[in-house]
Amino acid sequence: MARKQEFNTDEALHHALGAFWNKGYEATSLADLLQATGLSKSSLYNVFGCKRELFLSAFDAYRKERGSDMIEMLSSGTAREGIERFFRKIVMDAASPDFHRGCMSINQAVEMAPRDPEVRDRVTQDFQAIEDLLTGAIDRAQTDGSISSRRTARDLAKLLVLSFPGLQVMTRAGVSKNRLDSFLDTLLSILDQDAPAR
Amino acid sequence: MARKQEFNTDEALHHALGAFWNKGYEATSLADLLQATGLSKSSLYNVFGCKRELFLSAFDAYRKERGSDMIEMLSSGTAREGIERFFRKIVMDAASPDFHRGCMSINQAVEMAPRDPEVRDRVTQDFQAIEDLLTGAIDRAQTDGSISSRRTARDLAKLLVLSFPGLQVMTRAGVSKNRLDSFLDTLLSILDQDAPAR
DNA sequence: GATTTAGGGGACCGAAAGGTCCAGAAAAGG
DNA sequence: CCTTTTCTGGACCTTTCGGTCCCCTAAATC
Repeated sequence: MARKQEFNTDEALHHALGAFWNKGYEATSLADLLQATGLSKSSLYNVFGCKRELFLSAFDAYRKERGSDMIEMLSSGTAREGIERFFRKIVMDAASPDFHRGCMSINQAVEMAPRDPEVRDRVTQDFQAIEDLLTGAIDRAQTDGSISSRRTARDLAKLLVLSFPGLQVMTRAGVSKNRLDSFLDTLLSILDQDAPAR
Repeated sequence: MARKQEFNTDEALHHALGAFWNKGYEATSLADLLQATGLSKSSLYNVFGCKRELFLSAFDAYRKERGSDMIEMLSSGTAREGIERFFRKIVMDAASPDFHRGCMSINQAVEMAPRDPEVRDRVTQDFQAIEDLLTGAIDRAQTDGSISSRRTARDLAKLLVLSFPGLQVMTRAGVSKNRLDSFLDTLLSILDQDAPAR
């Protein structure tokens, strides 16, 4: 009886996500979303509801995937390797000459969180999740011996969490990969030893 | 002959600055700016030009003042005291229950920098200025002995610069002052010794 | 192939966006 | 007190915003 949907809902959602990730919420117009998804206005509204609902769906998809990615990246090899892998990945974004996206959660912490409780809650959860995952990884390192610093896992995690937005924001602002690598090298050195010989 | 301007241009600029700082560029409408400044539309356009020009003027005023503030805060007492004073001030913003503003340069690194070269240049300069000022302060500490870490001044400065956006973004996202203080305590501890006994 | 049902393109809408402009009012100088 | 100048308020304009709705079309079943 019924006709089948011609487009892939999930794909469309991810195209919309790309637009919101690049330009933020306010600066992304419906026209942008239609172009990004390739949908007609009625299809978009039928499937995703209003702009704000679409945004929240896209944001949640982003958060879910990034959470999984982070767990995966942290989990293979030694804890130290996992942590380095996680942070190196962030900086790789800066190497692409075109648009710099940074981390959408950080971007939204700046744009929407101050005036939108639903976004604020998500962002707060994300900060907490990052801290917990990093703490877990560093805890694991105390077993595998890959981190030689004598600081507590919680303290090291705090330093990493505190630096995470810095790397993401600099990436978004277009700081060169070289400079970011240098920041990251310094950051990671706090895991290895407490008084680096440089 | 001529009639005198009834309002104080600088005051009006700062009221506009407040609006842009709170809501960002896109989300601040002309109506918001008129309400914030108390000016009529024609006065605002006569004195400040279009929205974008007004924004850049306000942003530059912000940057200039924050630069002076930072120099002043870093300069009195020991270098270590100056650095702590500078960072404690950031976290104080989080104590106010109403709107959280964060650092406008960081906010703009997220919002405008990716698509606006003029904003990007300013933001890049600000990152560099913060790094240079902090490096200078830590250099000074090597003379006054207030920082006991054996890391290089440049490395310590990098860790502080990298953490600066984190504190600002968390402030803007509404993270509690307690949590921010705890992050800051950990951050400042890297200045004091390389293996804190905790 | 007819019927049924939902998808899709786009016309249409009111509101609000940023921006222009003009007429009137008010102050400073002569 | 009159003239000149410019500041001020608000009417007005165009465009774009997010959002609704309808009609035609196309597919799946019988």
